[in-house]
Amino acid sequence: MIKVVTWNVNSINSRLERVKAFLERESPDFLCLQELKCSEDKYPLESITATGYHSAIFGQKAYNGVAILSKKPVEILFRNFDPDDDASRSITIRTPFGFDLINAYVPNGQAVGTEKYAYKLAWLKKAKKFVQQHWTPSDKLVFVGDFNIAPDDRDVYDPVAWKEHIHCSAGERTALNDLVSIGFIDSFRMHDQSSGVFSWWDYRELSFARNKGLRIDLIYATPLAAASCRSVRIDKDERRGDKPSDHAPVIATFDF
DNA sequence: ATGGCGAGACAATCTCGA
Repeated sequence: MIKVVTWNVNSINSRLERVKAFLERESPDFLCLQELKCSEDKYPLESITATGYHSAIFGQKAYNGVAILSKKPVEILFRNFDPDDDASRSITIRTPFGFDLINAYVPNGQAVGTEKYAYKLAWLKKAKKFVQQHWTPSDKLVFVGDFNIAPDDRDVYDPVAWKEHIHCSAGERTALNDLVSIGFIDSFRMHDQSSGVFSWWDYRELSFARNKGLRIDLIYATPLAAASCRSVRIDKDERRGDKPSDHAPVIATFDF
C-alpha cells in the first residue's frame, strides 16, 4: 500500500516537530508539503534526513515553497510548470511505483477581480497545458496540493456567505474544472459524498472549534491511478493542539 | 462592514495568507 499525503504546513520551520511526529506516526511514502516559507538553505534538511526521509525541495525566501518527502529516492522531473515563473509553486517527481506525482501550491488569488485573481486563473491554465504536454489520460498520474479552491458548495461551511468570494467563485471553479476535465478524479469524492468535511480552518474566530472551514487541499488522480485508490481521509487531529498549521493533512492510500 | 490569527522580514510595524 502506498500512502500519499498533501499538507500545507504554513512554514516548515515553524512546523518541524509536527512534521517529524507525523512522519513517525503515519509513515507516508510521499509527504507533499506546501508553504515551506523558506529558501532551500533554510530548509531543515539534516533534521528531516535523520528521520530516514529524502527531500525533493523547491524553496523560496519568505513565501511559497514546496517539497516532497519520500522514503525512497525519487527523480525530480520539473520545478514549476513555467520556467519563467518566479514563485516556487510546484514540484513534480517520478516515483519508483509506476506513477508520477505533482505537488502544487495554487495561488491564493486574494479577491475576485484583482490582479492576483487573474494570476491565479492564468496559473491554472498553465497547469492544464503542463499536464497535457507531458502526460496522457491513460498515464498513472497523481496531482495533489493546496488548490485554494473549494470544488463545490459541499466543500464550504457557509456557501451563501462565500458565494462569489475568493476560493469559491464561479471563475475559479470553471478554471479548476477545465484543468480536471483532462481526466482527473477527486479521490476524496470517490469515498465520501458528504458536505462539511474540510481541510482548512481560519486561525481566527474559533473557526476550527466551530468547523467553519473549506476543503481546498485535494488529491486528484488519473483514472488508472484512481482505480487503485483505497481510502482518503483528513487528519483533523493535526489541526488541534499547540501551534498547528491552519491546514490539516489529507491522506490517500493506493494499492499500486 | 471590519477584523480577528499566525508567519516572515526586519528591527516597529509592515505584507500576506484564505
